[in-house]
Amino acid sequence: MKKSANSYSDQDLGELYAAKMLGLKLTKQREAITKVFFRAGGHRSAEEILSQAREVDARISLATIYRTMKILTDNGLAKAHRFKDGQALFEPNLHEGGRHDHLICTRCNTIIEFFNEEIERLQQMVADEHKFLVTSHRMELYGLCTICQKNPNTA
Amino acid sequence: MKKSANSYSDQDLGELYAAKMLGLKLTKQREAITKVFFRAGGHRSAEEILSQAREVDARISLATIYRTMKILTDNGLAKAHRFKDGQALFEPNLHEGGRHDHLICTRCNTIIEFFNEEIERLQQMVADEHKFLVTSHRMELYGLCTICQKNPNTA
DNA sequence: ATCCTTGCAAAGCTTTTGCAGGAGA
DNA sequence: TCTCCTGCAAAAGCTTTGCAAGGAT
Repeated sequence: MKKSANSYSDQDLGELYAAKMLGLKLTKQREAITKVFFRAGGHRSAEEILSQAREVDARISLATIYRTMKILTDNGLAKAHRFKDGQALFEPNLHEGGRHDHLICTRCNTIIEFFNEEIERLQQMVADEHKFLVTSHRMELYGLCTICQKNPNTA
Repeated sequence: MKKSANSYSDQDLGELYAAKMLGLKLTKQREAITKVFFRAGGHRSAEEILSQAREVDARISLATIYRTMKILTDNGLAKAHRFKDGQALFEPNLHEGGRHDHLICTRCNTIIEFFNEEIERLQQMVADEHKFLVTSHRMELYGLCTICQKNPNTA
């Protein structure tokens, strides 16, 4: 069964921020960060993760966010994206082996995830034509989400 | 007929760095920048464009590269990409209405362009499913190019 | 007790900007 | 001449890192 990126069971969470810290020490900070990061699901910047994590534990610095996110991405539990701007956005990477793509609203910055088997197949075909060995990919469609198409003026 | 990103006719070039500067002044710097930028084709960072442009005219600063590239991208003549790293890479945007995607070798950083009508169609379909209005997209396949698959050790 | 982590602040990178001098139309 | 551009250098984001203090096992 496929599930959206917006919820994980407590079991998943426990597995993550308790057991899976890969031999590393489980500190309050890491617990707070992984908790808010995996619970909320979406794509967030380091600053956003920081402010959310501080609601759980006020004693957290930006540096620790970056250090923790690096651990998570290095171990395949998170992915860092650079969309249009310089800023990196992080997203959990637990489902579908991380194979999914994005619809990005350029007005409200909403990010919708999708997965399309047929596109994946064609990507592989294109790669084959160029005798290219694909290890990962990214695909982003930019435009306006339903809401922003209806509302003329929204930041 | 489709042509690779690596060559443009002198006519194209003339049109570009002579006439197409859109009412802006044609300075030595802009001429040098557009010349090397459109002639070489590929994807290059601001620093790379700078050093190439300096071979044409030594009196060019990085700031001018950024300012010129901004003009080009704002007018649809170039595209800025943020691939994996923080650094932006610029590429000419003259053919196919800019609709093309990338195969990126993670070992030698070669970037191959491709275009696939069927994938475009499926992208549109996915967007429609989400009632999303697409204005642009990007798609990148990462992996190893033919050469790097054969050569075990290449920077 | 030992080693890993953290916060702070400073440093690093890439990109942007203010300003006064200089070049193009 | 009158703007528009440029170089320089400083500033501005975002991210990383050195270091000494603090916390986890």
